Amino acid sequence: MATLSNTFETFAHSVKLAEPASPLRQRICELGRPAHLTGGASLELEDARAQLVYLTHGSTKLVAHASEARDQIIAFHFAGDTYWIPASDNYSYSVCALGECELLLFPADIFLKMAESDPQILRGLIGQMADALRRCREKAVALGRKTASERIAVFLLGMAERIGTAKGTSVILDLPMSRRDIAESLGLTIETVSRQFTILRDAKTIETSGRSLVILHDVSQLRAQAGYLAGAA
Amino acid sequence: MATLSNTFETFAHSVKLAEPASPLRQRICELGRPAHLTGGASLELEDARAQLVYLTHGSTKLVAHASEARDQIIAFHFAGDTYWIPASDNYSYSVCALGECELLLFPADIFLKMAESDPQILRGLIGQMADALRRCREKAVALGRKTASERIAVFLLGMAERIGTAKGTSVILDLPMSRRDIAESLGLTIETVSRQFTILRDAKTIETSGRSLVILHDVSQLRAQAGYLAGAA
DNA sequence: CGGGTTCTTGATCGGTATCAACGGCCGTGG
DNA sequence: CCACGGCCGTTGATACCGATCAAGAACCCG
Repeated sequence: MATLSNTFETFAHSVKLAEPASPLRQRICELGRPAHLTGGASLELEDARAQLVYLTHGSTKLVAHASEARDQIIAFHFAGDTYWIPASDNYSYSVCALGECELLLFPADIFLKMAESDPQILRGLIGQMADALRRCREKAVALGRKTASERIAVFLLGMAERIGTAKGTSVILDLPMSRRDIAESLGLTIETVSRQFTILRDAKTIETSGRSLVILHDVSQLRAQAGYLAGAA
Repeated sequence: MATLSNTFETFAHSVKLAEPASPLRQRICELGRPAHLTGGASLELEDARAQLVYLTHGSTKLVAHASEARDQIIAFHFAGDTYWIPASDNYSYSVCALGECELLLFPADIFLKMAESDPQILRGLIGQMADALRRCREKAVALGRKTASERIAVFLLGMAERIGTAKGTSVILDLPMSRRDIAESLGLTIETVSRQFTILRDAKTIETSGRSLVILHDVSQLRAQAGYLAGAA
């Protein structure tokens, strides 16, 4: 388990904070509120302002609550990620742990104010936001223009890239999220997700074991099915 | 029409560039490639790197090209907006003018390198990216979880906020984009968009005149129909 | 006043949601 | 260790929304 000092340590490294003794680092570390979440627990946000999260350990989902019981998962995040929880606007947002989690929470406005004197930190933040924006735009394409089978392929490839481990020509995935989470992330129902998994299983493209283990046997088939541009990396 | 020096002037103001004579400003202005687009023309991007766009005049759409003829409009932009064109990843992106346009184009990496010494510019960029991210997340909710009628309401309210002019209790909209653009932005077909407009017309919620003029007569009805959180602003 | 494009309307089809029931994994308590 | 029970996942039947196909009407340009 990550110790508290460890948490600040990896965070400081991630945002390229200056040498350990700097007063800026001191102040920023004092600003961060550490939190521990057990699986399924939601982060309680005391105020409506945008928050900056550094995830030390575990994985989380960022959920937008639309009307009624219609939630949309905006993104999954994994250990080492830094990301924004937007202030609630037309929807309210929350962060929910997919397992045991350790994270650091910063009020975005104060953090930015402090970081103003350090271009390295600002540059790092811009890079992370550009990344989040790129992912969100890709998600928009998937949600707006893709069929269920394409979305599943996109999802599996995305997860493979982030938490997959290669084993020969296959990729092993230990998914921390449930079928319901996958469905809420892809704008589908759990039944449709389940059916698509069955189709992929029957085609020997993937293999599953238990609820969380997925082995991708045919990544190139998945790429073809994802509807990506032909020449894409 | 905006003159060229005007273009740089408003841009410098927008990114909070230091006093006119500063060498940084000089260098950044030299980096910017001005472009003029006529209606329907697409921006030709000479390289695959991410680009920063400052839109002086007119309005544009940012399009992601998925496989086949399935395009998804990621966002509309209007005069004064600064935004990123992502480097092509799994999709290729392009900017297309919805009418006469004036804009400035910067290679994102070089711009950031230059701006590193000016925290004000970096802060401004972070703000703009946070805004783009918020909009993109809202779009993801709409595309993932909303019906056609909800999406249309979301679209009209969003446009009202950005380019609408109040007239009594109504809002007048002069839409620069076609029905096809609206459809491609909302993940629908032009037929569905047209039908939804007809329904809103019949309900006297909106009134249309010609192809581009829309008058919102009942904004609160639209808000209800958009499926936003009850208490939202 | 044409002519082409864009928009609208109608009829039908299909993919995914919905409703319903079953099966299997996994934590809990005996 | 095994038995139980609940949740999660799978499978099937049906319904419905929006896509598709097709045609006509309106708008805007020359």
